[in-house]
Amino acid sequence: MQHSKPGEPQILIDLSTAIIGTDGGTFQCRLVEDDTETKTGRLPFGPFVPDQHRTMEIGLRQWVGEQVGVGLGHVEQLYTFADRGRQHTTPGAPHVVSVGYLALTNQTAGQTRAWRDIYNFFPWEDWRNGEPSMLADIIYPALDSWLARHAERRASARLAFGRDGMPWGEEYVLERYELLYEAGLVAEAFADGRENAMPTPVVPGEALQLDHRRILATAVGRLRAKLKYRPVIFDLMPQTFTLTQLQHTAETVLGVTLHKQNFRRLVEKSGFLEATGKMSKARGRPAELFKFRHQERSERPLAGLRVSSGRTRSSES
Amino acid sequence: MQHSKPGEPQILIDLSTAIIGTDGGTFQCRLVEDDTETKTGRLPFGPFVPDQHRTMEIGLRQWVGEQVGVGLGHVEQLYTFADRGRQHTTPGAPHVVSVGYLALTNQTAGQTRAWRDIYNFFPWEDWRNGEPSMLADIIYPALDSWLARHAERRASARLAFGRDGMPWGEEYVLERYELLYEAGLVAEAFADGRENAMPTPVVPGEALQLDHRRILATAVGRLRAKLKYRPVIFDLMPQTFTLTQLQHTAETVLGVTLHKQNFRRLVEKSGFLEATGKMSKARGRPAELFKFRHQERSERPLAGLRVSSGRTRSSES
DNA sequence: TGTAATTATACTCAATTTGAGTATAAATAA
DNA sequence: TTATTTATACTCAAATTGAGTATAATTACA
Repeated sequence: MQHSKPGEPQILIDLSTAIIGTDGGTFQCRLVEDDTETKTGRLPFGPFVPDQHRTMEIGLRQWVGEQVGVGLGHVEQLYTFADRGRQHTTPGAPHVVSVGYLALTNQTAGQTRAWRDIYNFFPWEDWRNGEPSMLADIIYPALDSWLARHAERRASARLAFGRDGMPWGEEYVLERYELLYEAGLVAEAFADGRENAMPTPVVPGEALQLDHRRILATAVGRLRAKLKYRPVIFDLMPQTFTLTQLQHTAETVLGVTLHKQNFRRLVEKSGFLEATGKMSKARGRPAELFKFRHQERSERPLAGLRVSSGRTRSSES
Repeated sequence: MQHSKPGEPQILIDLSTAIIGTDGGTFQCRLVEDDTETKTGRLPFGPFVPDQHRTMEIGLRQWVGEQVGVGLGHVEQLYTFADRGRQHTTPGAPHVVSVGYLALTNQTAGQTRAWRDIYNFFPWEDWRNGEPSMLADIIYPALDSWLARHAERRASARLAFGRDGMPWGEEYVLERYELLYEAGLVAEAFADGRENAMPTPVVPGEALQLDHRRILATAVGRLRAKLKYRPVIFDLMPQTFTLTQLQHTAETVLGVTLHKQNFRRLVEKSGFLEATGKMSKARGRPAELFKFRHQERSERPLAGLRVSSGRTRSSES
């Protein structure tokens, strides 16, 4: 029960937040301007100062409000990352532990330097136009060559990447990224000094500083999983929206296309929506505008969107 | 981005672990001997010393192996608790943040002082003999009287406790405990000095030190949820077991009874089991002994036990 | 020795949910 | 006016789920 003695390095806690939104079919994450000489971006983070904030979430909401200036909907603690070698590693300096958070917002600002498309960092995760060709062309060959020397990871790889007849599970975002890291195929593996890492990353996809791409992968995986059993998608939507807009948001997050008629059936049955009577004006037939029933949020059993993926090919019905 | 200045109180990290097992229909958690003058128990915990352990899980496995001496199966980080007022609160002393872990074992040692029945701490969670009468007799009246003054929490209470026609969701263990805490109905609320707390706890159930009952509630909720989509139940089972033993373990964890024939169908279809050919000798017809296919663990899509609850009443078919 | 009690296992069946359509309606663009 | 686009309603078979009935293989005990 003895704690670290006075001589030992101090522990500091960073709250690193993946602030996620969507904007017309793009899946966005708020990054902060990079002030160092490196080219990679990073997630916004701030220190947890116990004397100032009663809880970590209060602290996080406060400095996000001040520094980033977006209103947050759902906020959720993801995981506490403390692996040596994947954090700040200045020798003798305090050890920094980062507590990762996921925060959702319906306020994004397009493709500026601040808001970046999440699929830039994980291009293999976007299956909306079918299976990304880089999987067969680049990732699988490289991964297989590593797996040949690491047979004990084969089963994990089959589950994560849905190979040998297994289905692709949208929610295994972290598991996939971690395998690519382990196999030395992403830039962070080299940056962390892993012996098997390639100096030039094998797999396409932009890197982030420290372990922020890992935190973002955790956030995306958690969001994709949660979408299926809790009504968190509405924290990404504007006040009113059409069913098609709702579906596009779900597709953007999940990275797959969905069957339109069945999505509609599911979402109407859920009881979360209330028709406003107003209509959207767009290209084809006008669509009814709906809004989210806030009172229903905690009242419903669980039932989020147990979305079922439609055709893999992007043909419209 | 500035961290806590040298003058500020230091942060220490404790790894608090809910080590959970089952033993013939009882749902057990490993507690440590209480050496203080208070009567309440506590979870085993140890400090995270970054210089000694590359990851928190490595640290945890090491000191659990040394101090507690049980072999651990599945280990999973739960949540990082840092709320002021629910942790160690000696003024001026370092602020202690606890990272809660869930660990499963198939080695328990009966109802000793070390292994305690989890339903001692959450008696309202055990529905295996129908709805516990304390819900209608004690908990609901007390909760309703608090909800009358806190209308904003009504919807959460309906979801957590499955009232007004909502179903009882086994996995909302933490949500239920937190509501009872907020309402001042459990001993920890008084110990933490909440203004509305009753000096004598209103709701039955043994307390734990600090926020350890909260961590245990998180562990049980997570385990109950995970049972439904990942094959973690096998980490609670001995090498070989009958389908009835497996079902009893599931019922013990979930706190509900299940439909025997359907449980069998589900579990056989899952492909996780392998018949050993051997038979168990017990009271009635001998049952076949099965073992878990370890190779299947990561190969299967997800499919754990999507158990469906049977009759609420405890009549056998 | 045989009959009840106990436990295990096999099979049935209707209701519901899911996956994948077809059909039709209401707008705009040319 | 006709094609194109988008929205919405409805259908239908396959699969899954909830809740049984039927039967088999033991032990307990009268």
